[in-house]
Amino acid sequence: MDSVAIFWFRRDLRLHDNAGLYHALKGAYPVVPIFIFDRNILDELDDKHDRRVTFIYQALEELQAQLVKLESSLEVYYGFPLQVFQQLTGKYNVKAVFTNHDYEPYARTRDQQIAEFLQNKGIPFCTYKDQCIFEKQEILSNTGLPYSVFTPYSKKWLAQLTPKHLESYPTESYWSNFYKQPAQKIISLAEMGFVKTEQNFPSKAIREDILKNYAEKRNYPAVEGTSRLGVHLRFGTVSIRELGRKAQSLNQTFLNELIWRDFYMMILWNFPHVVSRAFKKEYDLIEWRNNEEEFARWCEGKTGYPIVDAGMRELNATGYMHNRVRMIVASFLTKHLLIDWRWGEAYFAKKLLDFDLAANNGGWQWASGSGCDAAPYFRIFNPAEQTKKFDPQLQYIKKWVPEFADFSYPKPIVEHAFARNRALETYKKALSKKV
DNA sequence: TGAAATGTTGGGGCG
DNA sequence: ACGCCCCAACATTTC
Repeated sequence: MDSVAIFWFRRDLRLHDNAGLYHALKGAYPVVPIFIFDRNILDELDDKHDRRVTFIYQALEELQAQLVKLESSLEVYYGFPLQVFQQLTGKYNVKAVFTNHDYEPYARTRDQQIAEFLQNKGIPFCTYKDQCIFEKQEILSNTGLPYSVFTPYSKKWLAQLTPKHLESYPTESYWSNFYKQPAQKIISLAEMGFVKTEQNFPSKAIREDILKNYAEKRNYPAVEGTSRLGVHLRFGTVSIRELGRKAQSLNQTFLNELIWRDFYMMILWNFPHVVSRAFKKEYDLIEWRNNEEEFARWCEGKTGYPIVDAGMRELNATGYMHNRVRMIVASFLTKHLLIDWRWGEAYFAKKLLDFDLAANNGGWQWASGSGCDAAPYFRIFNPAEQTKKFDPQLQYIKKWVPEFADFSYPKPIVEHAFARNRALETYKKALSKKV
């Protein structure tokens, strides 16, 4: 049996500037790169046309093409991680396993289990920060506690940032240390019960022209003003350090968005209860209406509010929704319809190509008012005002709701002023209760 | 990263 | 010339 180190790809699907991979390749043993299609995750996906599975699959094919040029190969497994590692320790004399940190609750449990399994065999499990710039408790307030308000967090973040934090890991200098073997066949999507989706994915090119004008253009859904890099940050096909360097030199507002990303990952790590409950517990007392028929209309984009419907239809058709519109539809669901933010969160989780638990949960709790540093509950978006400000020519609406112009367009699901007052009363009632 | 309600100001029409 | 009223525009407060 060959003595090797394993590098386990998860949300870091690239060979360049990869922290865990760098440390693996610098070690004493040839590195076998692996990926596991984790059935604990895949078995929960009910849409066999899930775009994300196709995205990952294509990223793996790219990795494989690069590795084959290096006379190495990716090994792709389909199954349960613990069983895969049992298999691997039988196939190789595994000297160490390297991987990058993942901060989601399921991933933490999984990695804990794998670490224990390896420890019993005397195999070190070495893990690294790779998907954010500051993680866990690297940014703490002066009282030594994690922040729960963004602005002071971001000040500390910027104060602590040095060029070193944004330096790339020069993995390419060590690529010759991959384990040499013939190209291994990758299991097909069909064998895993999935269907390849046809739609093209956003390019992973970092568009400097867009970043430069990000602050002025990011709020207009009809304008190409956002990076569209969310999915690449989610699966690690773009390096956060490389993007951080560009953001720093090109646009402070865009850099701020990267800080929000770190912020919500930090919140998820330190306050994992946010996954199932409100960050502020008094918000769990809100008496949601949770009308299923209204929820279905929101999902389908048939609320009779064109800006809301346009957003939901963009999401359903493409797996993407412009961020300004995400805020509008989230405010509408939680405030106008008084439907539990978790319902909306779950729907986004199912549909968004760039879905990230920390960011999605943070965004929904922000919109519903229940989150750390959230919008105050009385801040209720008026869909008509938002349209006037951010889609004044109705270009975005016309693109996604073409029937808007004619008489067939449905009446609003609920009248705005009535819904606003109802939301204010419902929230006030819950928040006045003693917790 | 809100919107509505309420308050204040000042220009202009008019007797 | 002056006071009064109207109301748009802006500012502040409230939800």
